[in-house]
Amino acid sequence: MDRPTKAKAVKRSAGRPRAFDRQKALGIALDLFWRHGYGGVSIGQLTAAMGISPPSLYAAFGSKETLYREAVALYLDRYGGFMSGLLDDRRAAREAVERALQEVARQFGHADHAPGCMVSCAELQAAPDNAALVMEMAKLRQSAQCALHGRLEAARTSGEIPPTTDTASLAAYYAMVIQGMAVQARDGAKTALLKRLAVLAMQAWPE
Amino acid sequence: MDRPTKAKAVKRSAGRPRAFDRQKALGIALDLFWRHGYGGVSIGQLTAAMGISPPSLYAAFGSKETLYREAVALYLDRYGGFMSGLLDDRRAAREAVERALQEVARQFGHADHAPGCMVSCAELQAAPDNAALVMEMAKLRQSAQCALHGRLEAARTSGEIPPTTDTASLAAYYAMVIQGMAVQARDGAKTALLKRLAVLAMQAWPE
DNA sequence: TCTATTATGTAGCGACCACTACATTTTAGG
DNA sequence: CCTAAAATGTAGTGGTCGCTACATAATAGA
Repeated sequence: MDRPTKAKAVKRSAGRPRAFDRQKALGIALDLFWRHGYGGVSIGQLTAAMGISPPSLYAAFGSKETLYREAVALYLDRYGGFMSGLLDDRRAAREAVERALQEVARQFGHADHAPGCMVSCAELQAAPDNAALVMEMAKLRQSAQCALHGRLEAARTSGEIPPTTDTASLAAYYAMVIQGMAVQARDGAKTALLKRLAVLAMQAWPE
Repeated sequence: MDRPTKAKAVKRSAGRPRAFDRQKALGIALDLFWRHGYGGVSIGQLTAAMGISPPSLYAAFGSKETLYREAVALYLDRYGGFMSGLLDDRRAAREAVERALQEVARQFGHADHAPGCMVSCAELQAAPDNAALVMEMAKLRQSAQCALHGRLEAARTSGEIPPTTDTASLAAYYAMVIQGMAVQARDGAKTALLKRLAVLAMQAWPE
């Protein structure tokens, strides 16, 4: 990590240079994994879509599993912005959640990429061999919900929402909403409908 | 279908009798498909769990795909009862939905079977080869949502809910809630929490 | 130019996939 | 008993899976 292995395109280490765009290939993997899941995409489909051969893929990404993890990281980086909006403490909690759900609706229904949420629908059902990945993705969802819980708890102690509010259930509720919206989007729901769902979901807000 | 091939256990057609309990084997397939999805379960795992050999499985169920379809049908028969409760027109719509969501919470968190909902999480991400099954499961979810829409529309015309209510969005909302609850249950949410989510979800009810 | 390093293309590894050919066994009906 | 019918166990089928051995090609630094 600290060695200048491939930090910049300018500074290149010895050896034959890569003949393909690693980031673009990763983006292709992201799209395939998003649509079809880990087990639903084969190395053959990946290499075909990337226009490279298996050895090139393995030299660049290590294994199918590490490629998947890297694709998830790219997803969070590219499309996971609504989570930071959800937690934004420069806004009132209610406004932050309301805006985040609207952003989720926009995001999940966007036509430029796969519908829904890669993480919400990730490995909900998977082969027993992929138990490690299954657990990782579940933990990813759990940690997001946990962060929201923290934000809501802060809102409770600051008096933004009633002191009797069950913030754990409320966090689970909005996690559920986002996960449900992801399924709806996967099944073809457009942004307009998703936004209406977001509005309805906000009626559960305390007070 | 109309020939008495295997209608009753009493009336048995010629040939060597089956050496295993077909319904029990189907129940095992249901459990495996529920937990791991269609692509996540292999014929080898199925035959091992059933205690039979591949030819017996194929003689009894035809193919992996038809076995999956039959397992889904069994799921709907055994565990899909909350849908009829959701549509029950002998009750007020609000009460029907409220009770159905409580039943969903009980069902999804029950320890005697896989957590969550087999249909809600079915084939959300799957291999391109299984596109037919993917579409079938999506249609199954869609038809359930459509039935709920019909029930809500009836409630609107009967004056049970305001005439300005957007029943399509409301149906999508409760479908989203159930699908989100399925993900929450899959990730370990217990019935107690799921019931609190159901209560929160009811706050979106019109008027 | 020489060496070290890295990526590439070709070809194929063993393991598993869904599925089946085939002979045998067990039943029902005659 | 016989024949027809259906299920069984054994032992595979061709195909695809994730992954790799190996020789070659292309670069950096000396």
